[in-house]
Amino acid sequence: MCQYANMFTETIIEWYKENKRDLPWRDSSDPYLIWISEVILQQTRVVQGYDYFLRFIGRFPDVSTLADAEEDEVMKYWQGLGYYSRARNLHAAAKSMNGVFPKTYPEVLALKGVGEYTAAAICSFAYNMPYAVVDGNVYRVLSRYFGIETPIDSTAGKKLFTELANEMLDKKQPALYNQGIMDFGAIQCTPQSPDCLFCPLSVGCSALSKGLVTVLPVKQHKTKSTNRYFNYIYVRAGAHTFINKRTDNDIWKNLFELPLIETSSSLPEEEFLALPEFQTLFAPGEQPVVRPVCREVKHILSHRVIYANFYEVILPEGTASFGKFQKIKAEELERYAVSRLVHAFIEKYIDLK
DNA sequence: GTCCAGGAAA
DNA sequence: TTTCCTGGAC
Repeated sequence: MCQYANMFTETIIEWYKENKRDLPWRDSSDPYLIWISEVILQQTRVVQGYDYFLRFIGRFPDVSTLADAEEDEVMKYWQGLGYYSRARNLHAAAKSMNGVFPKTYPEVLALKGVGEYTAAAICSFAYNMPYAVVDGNVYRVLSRYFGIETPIDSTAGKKLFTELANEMLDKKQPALYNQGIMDFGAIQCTPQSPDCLFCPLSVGCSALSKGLVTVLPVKQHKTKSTNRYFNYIYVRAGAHTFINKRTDNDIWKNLFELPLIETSSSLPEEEFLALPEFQTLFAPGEQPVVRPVCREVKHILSHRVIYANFYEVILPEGTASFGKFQKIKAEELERYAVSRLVHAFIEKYIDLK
């Protein structure tokens, strides 16, 4: 009698034993470490998240350490990873645990920032519970092997693929199977140019026999993006500069930035300098020296295109201008978590000494 | 330059 | 359904 539910499941597990990636969060059954790694890997590739994981757990090795930290420091450790709500939710969830990581699926699912995928990953990897993971890799592998053309971002698709994933799951060794199918998707059944020639599942693969490999998985949405126009002001007032913390429900929430004026279109320098929003930043009678540093820097997010202009403003030490912003020593700018856009500007154009 | 991969929440 | 980001492939 066959040891596994079916050939698909058996092949995935055998393939995994030969080809598994050696990663620092693998072979650990510490739910905290698995949680951190899974949240970092949400919407993030292993190569990009690897170093972040090591630094993060080096500083926050357990639930209590993370819960006791300041959110600004957590954000700083997340700087550059993107989707910053993940860091805010991670911190909030740690605070909610009272030092103990939850031990049941419903409790894990209830954590902020933990959805069905992450809950299944934590419970199967840490506790060996029989919950099938359904991530982008799983959608791809299943849709191709079984030739399913239902869009993966439809309600029907989510239900169908979740059911199929749980059917294929090896209930006796869910951790092995779950990690197997995700690595299989990441290494063998890749989005572009998958290695069908040497694929152990090529014989039964529906997409391969029907020529649908490049078509599957099917997605129905295409995200439309809108333009935004940001004008950043780097102030130099002696040894000091000014920053702002983004607290609104908008992109880069709870990150810091240089003083910013958003406009509805890209303004030429003269028009920008004449804006009341710009003029009122200055104390009466102040005569600032303004210099455009770089213009029309294009920064692309999934659903936004930001065109950024950067201006340098020289003011005397102790100026009364920019009173509504946080005044810091320019050399301490690197202590604050900022977006890639702002960080790239600081790196390239600013001498912090 | 364009396209695309990768989950959660509201 | 839309809103959150970044980086790598081409």
